[in-house]
Amino acid sequence: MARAAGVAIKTVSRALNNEPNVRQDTRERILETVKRLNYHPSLSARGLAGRRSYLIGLIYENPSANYLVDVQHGAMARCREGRFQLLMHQVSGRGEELERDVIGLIDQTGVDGLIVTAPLCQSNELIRTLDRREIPFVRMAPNKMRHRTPYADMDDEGAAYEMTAYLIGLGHRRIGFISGHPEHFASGQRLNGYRKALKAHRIAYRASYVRQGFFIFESGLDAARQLLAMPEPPTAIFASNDDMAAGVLMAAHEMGIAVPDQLSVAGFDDTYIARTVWPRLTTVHQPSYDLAYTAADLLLRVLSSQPAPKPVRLPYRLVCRASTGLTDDSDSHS
Amino acid sequence: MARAAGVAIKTVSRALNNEPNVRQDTRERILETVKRLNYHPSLSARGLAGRRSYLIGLIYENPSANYLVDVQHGAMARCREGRFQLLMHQVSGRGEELERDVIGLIDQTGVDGLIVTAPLCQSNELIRTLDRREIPFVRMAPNKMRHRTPYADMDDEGAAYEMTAYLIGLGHRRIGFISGHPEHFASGQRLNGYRKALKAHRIAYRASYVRQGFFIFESGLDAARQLLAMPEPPTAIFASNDDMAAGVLMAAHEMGIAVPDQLSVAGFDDTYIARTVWPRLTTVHQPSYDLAYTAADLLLRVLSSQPAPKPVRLPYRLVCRASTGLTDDSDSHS
DNA sequence: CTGAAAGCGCTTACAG
DNA sequence: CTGAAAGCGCTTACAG
Repeated sequence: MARAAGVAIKTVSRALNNEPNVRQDTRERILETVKRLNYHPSLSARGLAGRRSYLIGLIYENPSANYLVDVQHGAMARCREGRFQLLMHQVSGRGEELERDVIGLIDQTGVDGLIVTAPLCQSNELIRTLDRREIPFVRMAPNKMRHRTPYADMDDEGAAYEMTAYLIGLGHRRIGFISGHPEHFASGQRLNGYRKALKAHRIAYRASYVRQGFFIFESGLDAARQLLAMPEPPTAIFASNDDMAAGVLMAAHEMGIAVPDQLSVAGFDDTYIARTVWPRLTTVHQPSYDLAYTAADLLLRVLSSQPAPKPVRLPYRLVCRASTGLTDDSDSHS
Repeated sequence: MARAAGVAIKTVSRALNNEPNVRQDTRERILETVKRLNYHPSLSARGLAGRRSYLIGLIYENPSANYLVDVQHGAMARCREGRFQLLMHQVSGRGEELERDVIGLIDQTGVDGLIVTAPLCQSNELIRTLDRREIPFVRMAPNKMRHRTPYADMDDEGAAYEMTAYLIGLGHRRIGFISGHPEHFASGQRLNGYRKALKAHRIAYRASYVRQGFFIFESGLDAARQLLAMPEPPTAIFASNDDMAAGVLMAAHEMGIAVPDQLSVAGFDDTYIARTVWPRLTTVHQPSYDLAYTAADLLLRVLSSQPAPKPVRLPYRLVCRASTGLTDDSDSHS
């Protein structure tokens, strides 16, 4: 290749990597030859010699499929623009096993950086391990952790506040809440939003109306069965994600409770499932694709050693569909 | 690393690559040291020296998220076992644009092989392009195309036959069918199964009971609305995948038609959505995870230049849930 | 602005 | 069964 263009191999390298110190006509001659010979530099050789792999890893644990695919495609889109490849990596285990898994990914593939999704980005041990390795990373999630690395997130508390206020506006006073997986920081944020909205509207918080969920369908189903079997059941249930809200709908159907006439149901995320259940879910639109795109963008900027990018907060929005409605419950205004 | 185990670097290489000519105790000592030091050979170095990238690409077009994630994790599992990394790659465009996209992936990343999912594996142009490049690949899908490369598939026709026969066994005689995307070979297979089952049970085929769908929710919803608005509507609808079956349920709910009392609904795939809609879907379990695992396994065997592996057909099974039931329709036995 | 040398961390091909 | 040497195709660090 270098011979064909009549230059040293090093000059080809410079031209392809957009480095300075190549005469314009030399550069053009090289790029033309590259095109003519359909030359593609070897990733392996570049990786070995340059200690760069042009690979970005996205590590995740066990998110719902619909959410995962949105995230995957968002990050993929940004990586392609930057001529990087995205390596999806599902981690297994916890604690030391998790760390070995991630270290293994880093050592084996030589990824240039990592996108760390929730709840992994809430693990102090993992973050410390990454720091020790000095591997660049960004976090994709709401964060309790102060850390120099940038992240992309949204205002979970504000969104939950708004959704709760929306239900209150429909006349609901007995509002059940199904929380998310306790290891996710967002779970606490969403619960906070719910509580603050109740307080702002002078509705007493009842612990029995709040049930622990785990972001999976079955946990929403179980929690809803319990809530709806209470002597004074809620007239609305706000689940911390759509999968659990679908579980709430299932429980209502099983028990012959009409939605939204007898029970309003709201979710969170606005994933595909929200549009495929009946009735369609009122939910909070979380910009998962854009959050992932943004996270990848932040990472690419870190890698190009531009000035450290700031965290980015993306807007959410309420999506009102058919699963929520006015309540005519006589007690609801007590 | 080699020093720590007291052997030559070459011996470590042999042990890790499961090559012969290593004494059992030497091998054990090495593997133990590897574990202790958390050693991971560099992909780049292995790739450069061995002219391999240890990267497998999985190309897909636009499958439903739940299906995609099953496939992704199945292929990922096998790749990890073989110390390969899986590169997910969503292709865009068709025709020449598609080919450029795939060639770009091959040249840029140097993937050692490709897993080609439906309907991409039905494109003659794409297959020819891959052949010209001499890149090893396997197909994951039912196949109309004769080709020397191996594939993993299931008996779509047989499965659709069984499901249709099951509905007939419940007393249904007016059975609607929503076909899949016409570019998928499986779509034709499933329709064939439906038609053959009708024939075997001496039920006349009615073209008006068969509607074109595209494997997406909305197409199932539209098709069902039309079917259910017919003067003599079907008492059962068999959709060619779960997403469309969920659309059928939505249509029934909208029209106040009780499932399964007034209408039985069956899907295909047994993805996550089948268990989250109400009532839960009767469907055909497609072993997506195992199909992908198997496809990756076939590819790895091709790459290790063992004798060319044969295609593998995996078993399906009917999963009977709450969306189907006996019909008491008076006309149904006519 | 361009090039010759060294070396990244493995595997291949060969020798013992 | 094990090892010493060569080299994969680039980039880094240096020299001109």
